[in-house]
Amino acid sequence: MSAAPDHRTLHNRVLAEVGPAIAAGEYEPGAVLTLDRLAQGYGVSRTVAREAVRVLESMRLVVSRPRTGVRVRPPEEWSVHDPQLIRWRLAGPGRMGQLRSLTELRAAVEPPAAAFAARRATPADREFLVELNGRMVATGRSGDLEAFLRLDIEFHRSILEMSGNEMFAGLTGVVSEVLTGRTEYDLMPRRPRPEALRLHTHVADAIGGGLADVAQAAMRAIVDEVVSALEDEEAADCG
Amino acid sequence: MSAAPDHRTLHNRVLAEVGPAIAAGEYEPGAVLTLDRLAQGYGVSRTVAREAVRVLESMRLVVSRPRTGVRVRPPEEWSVHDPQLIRWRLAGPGRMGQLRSLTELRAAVEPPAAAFAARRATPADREFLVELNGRMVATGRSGDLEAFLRLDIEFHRSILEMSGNEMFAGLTGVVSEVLTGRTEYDLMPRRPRPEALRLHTHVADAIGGGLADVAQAAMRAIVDEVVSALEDEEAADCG
DNA sequence: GCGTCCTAATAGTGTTACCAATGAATCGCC
DNA sequence: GGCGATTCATTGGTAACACTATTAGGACGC
Repeated sequence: MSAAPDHRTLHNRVLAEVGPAIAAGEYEPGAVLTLDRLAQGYGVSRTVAREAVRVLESMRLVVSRPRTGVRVRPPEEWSVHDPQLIRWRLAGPGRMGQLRSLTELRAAVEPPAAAFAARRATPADREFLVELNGRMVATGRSGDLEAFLRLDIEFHRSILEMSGNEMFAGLTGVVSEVLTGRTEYDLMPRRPRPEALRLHTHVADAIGGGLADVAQAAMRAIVDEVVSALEDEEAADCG
Repeated sequence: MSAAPDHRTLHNRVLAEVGPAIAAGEYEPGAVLTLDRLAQGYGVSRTVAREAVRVLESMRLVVSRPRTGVRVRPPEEWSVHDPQLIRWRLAGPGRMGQLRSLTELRAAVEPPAAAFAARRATPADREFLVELNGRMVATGRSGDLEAFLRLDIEFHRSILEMSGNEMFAGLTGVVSEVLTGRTEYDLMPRRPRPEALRLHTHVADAIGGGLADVAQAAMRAIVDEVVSALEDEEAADCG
């Protein structure tokens, strides 16, 4: 995973308890957490509780006002793109819904990212990607799913970074969470589908050759397959 | 604009100074800001300086370690999707680059969002969107650019929210900043182009009628036009 | 009744002082 | 010259205090 918070500090430990609780919806919007309750509840000083609240506030999970206390905001107002909040929500219930949202975001961003990468990547980047794809194909055939996951994450992360767009590059954590979550949920076949491997090769070759449209189309085929697989899964769960 | 920070509190006022400075690159990666310097520099107590640092830390702008001080991280590690950081960067130099990144992100997300909206919006939502488009066309013809901007923002925001995907909906602030920044930069024609108005009408009608593919294609035409206009502008600046 | 003003209780906000823990840099030994 | 012990600057954490904003409720007048 990426960007784990530093649990050496007390306020981060408090955050690691309160954050997931709020993200899981254990507090109704409008519920109040006073500083004193937080401090006493977690056995920490007021100062530490305040630092934790400052962070929650910057994520727009709560508002802190005199006399009123620390109020939980409705989920629509949360900073849903915050990596820490994403991790908290993935750890709780509603994980499946979060995974769906993230997958749809990924499906929207990765095809254009591949197109930009085909236009902007350096020669060394292109070479690296083609070589990485070679390793993926080999590992995919060998059936080592864990190693394949690592390579798959690196493949998609590389493309996002080569896109030359920092907003795309900033989604590497999201993609890595989605891919990891997908294997944890057993949404992956026991062995990568040959069709998927072929599409990855198309993407790598197209970026290597600077063919933006081809790269975009191949990447779109990859993510569309992922989205529809997720929809089938949800339909199966409900039916 | 959206989500303005609360300047009533002292730590937010400190943040409003330090944050933009870091975001503008006034501190090299690795530069150290000690708490005492911050506290004395802004005439606040250590506690307040610490609260500000906690927020900067949660945005991954800095790391705070004992003995070392508060170190500025390299820009690649920043949480570039944080709305507050986006605002800080838009306020400084490199604003044009930030606007380009955001526009490309917008171009990636809005077409799929329109498709989802066509599939998921409620009847009331669809009706509202068509009516909103009618007002846009009328205002566009009248030539009131400011009113048109407000409606344009509401149009795109509505679609993102109707997409039923919270990650898309969370980008409303980005879109509003981009649209506002575009008019501030005089990248907008003095009067909305008829072609653009027609495309907006196509999007509204397609979502109204549940035609996901049509909505997506029309939205893609809108954002592609925006991206290429931005590229022309950059080429003109450089040439 | 109903609205307005005043008052008091109740939070968060901000300050100060102090000690503990950390870890980078330096010193000194071999 | 290499390497371990020491030093000490800096953050981490606690406690106690005064200040201030906000709300609730009551008193008052209409």
